[in-house]
Amino acid sequence: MVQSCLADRLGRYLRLGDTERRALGALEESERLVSRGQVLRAEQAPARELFVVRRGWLYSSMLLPDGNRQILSVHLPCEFAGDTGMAWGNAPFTLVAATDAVVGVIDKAALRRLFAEHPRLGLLLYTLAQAERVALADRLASVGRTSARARVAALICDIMRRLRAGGEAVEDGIPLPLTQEEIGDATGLTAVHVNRMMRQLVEEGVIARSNGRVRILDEAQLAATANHIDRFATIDTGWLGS
Amino acid sequence: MVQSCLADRLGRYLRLGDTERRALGALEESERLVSRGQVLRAEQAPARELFVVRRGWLYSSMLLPDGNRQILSVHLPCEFAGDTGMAWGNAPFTLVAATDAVVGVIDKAALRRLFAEHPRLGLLLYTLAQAERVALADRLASVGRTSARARVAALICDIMRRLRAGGEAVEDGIPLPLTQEEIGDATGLTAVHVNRMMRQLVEEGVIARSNGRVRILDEAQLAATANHIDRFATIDTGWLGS
DNA sequence: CGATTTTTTGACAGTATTCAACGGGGGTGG
DNA sequence: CCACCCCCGTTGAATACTGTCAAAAAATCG
Repeated sequence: MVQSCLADRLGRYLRLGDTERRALGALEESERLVSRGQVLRAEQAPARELFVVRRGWLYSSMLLPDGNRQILSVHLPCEFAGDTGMAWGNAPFTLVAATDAVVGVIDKAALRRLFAEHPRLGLLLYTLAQAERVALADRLASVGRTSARARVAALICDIMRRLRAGGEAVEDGIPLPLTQEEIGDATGLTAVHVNRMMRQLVEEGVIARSNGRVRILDEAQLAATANHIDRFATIDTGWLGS
Repeated sequence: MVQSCLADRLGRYLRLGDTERRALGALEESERLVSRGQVLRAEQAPARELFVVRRGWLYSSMLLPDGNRQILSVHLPCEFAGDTGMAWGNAPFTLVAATDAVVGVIDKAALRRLFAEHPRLGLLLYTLAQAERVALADRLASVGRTSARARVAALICDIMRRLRAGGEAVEDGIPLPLTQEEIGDATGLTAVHVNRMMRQLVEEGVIARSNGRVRILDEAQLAATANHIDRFATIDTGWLGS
């Protein structure tokens, strides 16, 4: 069996037993490759499955009637993607590959057995879904109540810390494979203004950029201008039990 | 046993058996009263429980370091409140009573038994949590990518339709017990601008107002200016099984 | 290496915020 | 029961931030 990315991530929150690990590994029934820019699943397309990112980045977005797009979240390795659509037969959001990527495919009906046989994992999934709601709420607060500069900083800070939580080395910079237009769609700004704000962050010595990578020069400063709270660092799943 | 508000709401999505109903009823161990404006639970306060709104409205909000506030969602009768905090020992958000209200209290540890004994309900809760994520994503798109007028319209439209889904008569208007400042904090606008936008919606004949109530004169128009999609109307939980 | 996409820059426009002041309604205390 | 006060809603004027439009430079892709 392929090493389960999902089990690794859940293992960060709970000490998993062998049966649990196996059950999680068995969830992903197949694998799919998508290349940068490709749509993995379009809004409104029939959707019976959810995905686990194995390699690369995806993002989910929705299109407004006036042609505007909102990027709702970026999905990094070992995270779910498309799991929000479980309550519908058709996908609420579009899933796009931000880089070349590989995803594991889970039929949502397979979750029935997981919840029945491993209630503790079910509860963990539920708890993490709630944590994702909190993360989305943080983004809402960022977009609704902070300046353009803060929003851009928040995006970078959030991604950097999630990469680090995933075990990636971030000291010599992180990849940022999003165009400024995509960053704008994520933060509720125009591409032009994203450019100005990133440039400003560079001038202030908070970050540095070179060919698609961002290096954080002053994390404290970045987090401060972003109003960023590292919520995932304080997650407590002790009450989930044995 | 008191009629369980929670069981009623879950019953909208799944035909519940008697044992299931009983199990849901047993979750809420006590009841608490809060009066308009009162804080049910403050951000960062220790939090072992979640709530079910029995009567009245609540909202959850977070405070930014600069003093700004973002209202994250409004909780109507029979909905959860504070369930997002499950992954932490301390509450991520503040819960405030928007009107005098009554809530049922659920210790989060009680969910362990529910998930173990009624996996189908666990899966339903998980699915509905995902649906809430989608609702929040819709709000993010509204705040990030639409005009002030559209955001105000979206808030009204959303609440109206959720009240209707809850079985309330909305034809002769709905209550809107939020100050314009609160509406601003929910939509990412200033109170002053909320005032102008509501006034504009009135002038255009989309809504009418009288002492704390709003009557929707042209729902199609309202939904159109709001870019509103009634996602909860199309929820499909058939795959959850027997 | 040519074509296309992305980034960068400047000038200008527009939407929403800020600041300030006034009116109304409801609740509280005398 | 009335007066007072505070909060909320309303309005106007000036400001500021972000968006729009346009064009050129730079980078990426095939």
